[in-house]
Amino acid sequence: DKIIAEARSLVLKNGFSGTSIDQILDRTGITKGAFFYHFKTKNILAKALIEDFANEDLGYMRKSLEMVNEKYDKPLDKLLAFIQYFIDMMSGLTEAYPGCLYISYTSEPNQFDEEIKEVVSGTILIWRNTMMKLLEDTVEDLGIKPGVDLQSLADHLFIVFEGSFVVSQALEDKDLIANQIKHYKHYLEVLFKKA
Amino acid sequence: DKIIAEARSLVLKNGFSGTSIDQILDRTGITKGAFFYHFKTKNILAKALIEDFANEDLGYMRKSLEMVNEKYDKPLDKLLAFIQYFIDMMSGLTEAYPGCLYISYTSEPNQFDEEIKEVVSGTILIWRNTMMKLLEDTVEDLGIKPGVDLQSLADHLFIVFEGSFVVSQALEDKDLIANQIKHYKHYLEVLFKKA
Amino acid sequence: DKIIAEARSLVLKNGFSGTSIDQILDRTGITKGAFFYHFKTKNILAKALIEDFANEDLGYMRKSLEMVNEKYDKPLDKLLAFIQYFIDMMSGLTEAYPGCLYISYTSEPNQFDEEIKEVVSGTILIWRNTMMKLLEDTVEDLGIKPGVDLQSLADHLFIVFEGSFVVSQALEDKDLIANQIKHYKHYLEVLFKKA
Amino acid sequence: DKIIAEARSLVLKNGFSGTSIDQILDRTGITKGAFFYHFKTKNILAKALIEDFANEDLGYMRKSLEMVNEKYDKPLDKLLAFIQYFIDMMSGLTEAYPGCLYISYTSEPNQFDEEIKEVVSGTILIWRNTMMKLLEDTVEDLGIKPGVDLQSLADHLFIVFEGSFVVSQALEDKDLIANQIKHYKHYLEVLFKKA
DNA sequence: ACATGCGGGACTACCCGTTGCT
DNA sequence: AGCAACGGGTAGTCCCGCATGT
Repeated sequence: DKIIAEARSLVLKNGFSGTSIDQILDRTGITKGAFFYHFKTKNILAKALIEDFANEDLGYMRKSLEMVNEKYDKPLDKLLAFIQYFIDMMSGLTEAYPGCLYISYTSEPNQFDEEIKEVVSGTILIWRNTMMKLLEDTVEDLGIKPGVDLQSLADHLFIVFEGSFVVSQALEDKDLIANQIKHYKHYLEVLFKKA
Repeated sequence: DKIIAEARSLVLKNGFSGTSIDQILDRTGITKGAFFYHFKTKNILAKALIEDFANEDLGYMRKSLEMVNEKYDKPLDKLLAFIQYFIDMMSGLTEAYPGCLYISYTSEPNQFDEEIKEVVSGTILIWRNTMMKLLEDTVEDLGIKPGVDLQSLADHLFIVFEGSFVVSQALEDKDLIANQIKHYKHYLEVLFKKA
Repeated sequence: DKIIAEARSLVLKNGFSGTSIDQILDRTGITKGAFFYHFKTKNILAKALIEDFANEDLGYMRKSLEMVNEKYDKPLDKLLAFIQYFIDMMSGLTEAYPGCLYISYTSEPNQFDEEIKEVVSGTILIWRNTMMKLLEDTVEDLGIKPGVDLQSLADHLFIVFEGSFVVSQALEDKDLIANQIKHYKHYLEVLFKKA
Repeated sequence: DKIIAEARSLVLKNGFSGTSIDQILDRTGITKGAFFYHFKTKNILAKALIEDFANEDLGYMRKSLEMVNEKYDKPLDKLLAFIQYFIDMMSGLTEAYPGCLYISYTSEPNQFDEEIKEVVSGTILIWRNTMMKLLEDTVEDLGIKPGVDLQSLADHLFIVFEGSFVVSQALEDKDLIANQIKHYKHYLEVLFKKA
């Protein structure tokens, strides 16, 4: 949907409250009547936006998972390759990362209802669970304990993503994201290579 | 200033665009005339807000620095104690972390002029430089190279902060922040204890 | 037609301008396409509405006329029985009188074109002429002059109706209408019994 | 207030729902900001409008009362002169009666809250009580019973007013109102002169 | 004869950040 | 500092059109 694409780019630049429906109309060339036919309220658009964004986001995750499952056998290799996938993705950026809707939404939480917030938190939990599986498999396979809390270690990937998006935006430094994820990968390497 | 305090809490919940001057007036009980006497435009308030926030933020940084310089002699001890200071701070939260204005501002970048953005990026660079000094001193003192890029390692602290703020808000989990910073500390420990 | 019935009840409660086509669709369960198949514009619905209402209204009038012509011979008896018919009708109300479209339409005259207004004024004139006939027959039969203007006396019935509808609505008093018409009947009695 | 004057005339022609705030702005020449500074919502304007109208209406009533109390001693004279005052007022109209807000409001009752409706019903009750007093004084003074219900007889004046306003609007006949009130006066005369 | 999908665009009530007068 | 006003912007509704299908 063209509305969603344009709305996303506007929200990433102006925030959700800072994006008016008229701006979206200008960008897409459609009329108010058409817009409100598709989205009865601005908040219904908000939900569609975040669902679309989460879908795309989880799409990348699944693609990376499929790839590592095809190419690698050992859990540690899978884990590291899973991370490397995103390092490569973020290294290939030719322009600034467009931004992350999760940040846009959590930075004005009062504007959204529970249903929308659950899309965000639900997605984060999927990332957590995915990473947990990879980490647990690695721990089991290697027979070593990294000496740290596994769940927060699983969350750490998403945290590094989000933190990088924030700082990358603030410093207008598009290479920063990949570099930061590398640290997470390196952290995992040293944790699991101690053995 | 009471206006700034109330405005900050509103902006953290509703975003900057999502916060109207009228809301601030309601909260503070002052009149429009009085408000515009203090802040000629909403963007001047934005600047005052972020400067106040950065000041407070850097205040914590300096306080931690002073403390480690007093208490510790060895650079690695200083470095780790510096991080520990924030772990302790974030562990002591009795309620959800109120939020971070840097995130609010970077998530709607079009709303602010260069001057304001420079407050944010400037603060981040101060964090970077502070961490760089601590890391370089440690490297020099220990005579070992951690095998990673030092600047991005310096930035990593701030990234973990911001990422944690985002996810902590999204999951409504106030313990998450301290746990994530612990990983950063642990990362530094394993990097520098390899020797 | 179901559309007309639901539209009437909505207009009586919300006024014509205050009633949206969407409300009518909600009530009837039909779609926009179907609605505009029957009524090309909202004003064409307005006309159908008032014609239907006037028809029903004049139906009661004719029914009363037929009844009095069957049952009574003397003009005065006919006249008084004609009025009594409506007193009985309004006494039998189990709930508030639903309201009068003539009032709805005259209270926002700018919304309607001449054609529609003529339906209203035409109906009033039919009431006038009907009453005039009854009054003239009575005058002729009794051979007395009541000493008042006959045409305005004829109109008085309709005026009492409309005034009662207004006040009955405002005071939420459903018995008021019958009581007021009784006064009109009593007025006629004293006018014609002076002789 | 100019807003109120222009709004009244618009509401009388277009109905309340049919009157847009923009129309009022066009007429008064004031701006949107100014309008909403004075009336936070359209319904608050509605209340101000009806209160102003009721005030004016009751003003006429009081003026007539004062006059009759000054000029006349006998209750019946007072009663009849009180009515005559309005006959004279309505005879003097050089153009169509502008309309009655009570009718506008009762013809779209769903648009208004209880507070507003109570202004209308309260005013009607003041008319009732005023007329009741005049009628009771007359009955007591003359020592005769008119053989009809006094309260509905008291209400009859207001009913004739409202009915006349409706029909006068529908037939575009400005003389109709005075003529109809004359009938009410005549009715009282015959009721009380029987003695 | 009626329903559905998709729109058009002007309008509606109301809010916004701002300004000038006091 | 407060009161009144400004005027463009806000989300959302309105009546209505048109093409396609049954």
